[in-house]
Amino acid sequence: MRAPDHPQLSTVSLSDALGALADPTRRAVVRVLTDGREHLAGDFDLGVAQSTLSHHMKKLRQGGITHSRPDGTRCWVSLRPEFDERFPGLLRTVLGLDTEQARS
Amino acid sequence: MRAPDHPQLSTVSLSDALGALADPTRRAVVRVLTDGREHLAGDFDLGVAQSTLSHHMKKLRQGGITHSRPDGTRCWVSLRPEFDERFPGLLRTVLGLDTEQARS
DNA sequence: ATCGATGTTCGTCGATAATCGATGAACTGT
DNA sequence: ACAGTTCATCGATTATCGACGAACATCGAT
Repeated sequence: MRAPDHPQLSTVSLSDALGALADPTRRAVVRVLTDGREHLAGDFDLGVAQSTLSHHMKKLRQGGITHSRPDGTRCWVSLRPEFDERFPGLLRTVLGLDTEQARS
Repeated sequence: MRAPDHPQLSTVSLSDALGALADPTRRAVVRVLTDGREHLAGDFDLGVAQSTLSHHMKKLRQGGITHSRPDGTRCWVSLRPEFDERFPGLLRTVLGLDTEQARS
């Protein structure tokens, strides 16, 4: 697996971040990651094809939200801690609002 | 002018709201509206065609963020106060992060 | 060297987005 | 009645999105 691209946080726009968070599947990924740990990409079972999940992971990386660390044939995904320095409070606010009825 | 549609806030999803806020032109509109007053739709000069601005206004309405009140041939636009009850803190957070460099 | 597992990339599809100019609808003022 | 203003809508264009399967790359294990 080629090492994925992680943009500098300073080049990530608010539109990029909000665009990444506007999709419910991607928010579901982020919600899992808020435990602060790394998760295997393959452990997300969100009802989409593997290639689709890979696409969403790319969007999250480009939005500066997540970090992907290849490990052999697998891939560990985690939140980028610096994201909250770039956009303070955004993740907490968005995820806090992401209740059952608001989710779709 | 036909009266524009304003969705019930309970039917507006977080994805709708975030999608509306993900566009910099629309955030520029919202930023103006945070003075709490009504503004004429024609007073926004954001460098896009009139029809394009109308399109953005529609997105903001559909995201539950703004209210449009026709008045003769013109249209007064304002924030929907209930939006903050539906998504508490979202507008304040997003607009607070919308600095010059993050804007695009 | 081959195989299976895991993700990424590619090509494609239908749907939606953002933009524009042109047209239409509704109102105002003369 | 007519002309002008203001905004919405239409039609077209171009781009992007989310989805899929298929193909590809990389690695570990056999």
